[in-house]
Amino acid sequence: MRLTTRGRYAVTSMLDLALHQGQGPIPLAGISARQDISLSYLEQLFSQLRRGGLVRSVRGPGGGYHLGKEAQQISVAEVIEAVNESTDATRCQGKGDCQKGATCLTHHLWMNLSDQIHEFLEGISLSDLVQRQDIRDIALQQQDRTAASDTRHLNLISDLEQA
Amino acid sequence: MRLTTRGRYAVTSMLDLALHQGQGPIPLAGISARQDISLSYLEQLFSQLRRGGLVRSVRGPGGGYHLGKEAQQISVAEVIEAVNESTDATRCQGKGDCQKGATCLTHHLWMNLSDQIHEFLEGISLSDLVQRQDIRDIALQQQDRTAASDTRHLNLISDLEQA
DNA sequence: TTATACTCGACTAAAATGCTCGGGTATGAC
DNA sequence: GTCATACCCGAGCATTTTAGTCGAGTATAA
Repeated sequence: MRLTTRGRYAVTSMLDLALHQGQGPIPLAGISARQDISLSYLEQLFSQLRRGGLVRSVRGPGGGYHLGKEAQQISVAEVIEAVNESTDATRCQGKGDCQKGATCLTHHLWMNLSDQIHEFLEGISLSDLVQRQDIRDIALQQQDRTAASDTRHLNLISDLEQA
Repeated sequence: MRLTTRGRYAVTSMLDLALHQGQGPIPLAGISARQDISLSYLEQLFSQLRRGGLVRSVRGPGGGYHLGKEAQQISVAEVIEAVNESTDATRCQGKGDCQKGATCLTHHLWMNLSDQIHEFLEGISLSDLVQRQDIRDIALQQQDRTAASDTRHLNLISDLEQA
């Protein structure tokens, strides 16, 4: 099983997209600011998400990303797999040739665990997450925070203009 | 979540130990041969397992390792944790300070996943594994294989002695 | 024409992983 | 008492993975 920052960032970004749905295309710069993920890194992730059909892109000014399908249709498992991480806990990717071509003693155990994890993440869609209160709360705080820093930014600009 | 060769080896070794229980202390050299794990690496893992109370050691010739408690009392989760891997899927080790001190959007999701994985692995004891047919089958094959290579080894020795 | 924002590939520093190596020390058998 | 067996322990190290940067594009709305 491989679950690292990469997969977590992918899910977080997709969730951010789902939360801002209906506000036209969402630019990566916004996600980067709200979720505190490097823009270049996001670009990498989204290129994979796009190839996987999970997002659609709009180029040019005013552009950004949309979800590729309905939020209910996108599971957390899909998102993680799209960025090259897997919910597989075995060492042999389920092939069973873990010990010099033979099946290792604990192969089936890890297979069971993989299924367990996969089923869990498969069963959660982006729309499920959007509806959760804990997530709505955090999303609101993030909006406040980035709005405040936008204000500071504007103040800074006007300060500079006055000087 | 961190589940790598290290944790898998630890569980496999403990299971090997459980399968050979009652045959006196089991030397690491045997586990190394049957499970195809480097001896030095096993020594490292067992020093952690011993500190965790999961095994007891007997030094000197004829020595080896015993299980530290009943096979029913040892869960897979415990074994993995003893060798410094965790079933935690969050980035902040559950502290919730994932995003510059604040809680990140998906923190609760990863907490839920961690719980899920932990519960699953906690619920499986070594004796559960020993009773599984798939594992008994593989264990038998492993015995045949190492017995055969012992024979080859002995043949090789007698060949050498004759020369 | 210009600024915005996606696209793409190469590169890299740092960390983790899966080991090896070289020394120990305890102890049973001879 | 010496020898071989096995446990004990820390340092070191090559490889891989991770998380990211950088730079040079391309499409397009204003």
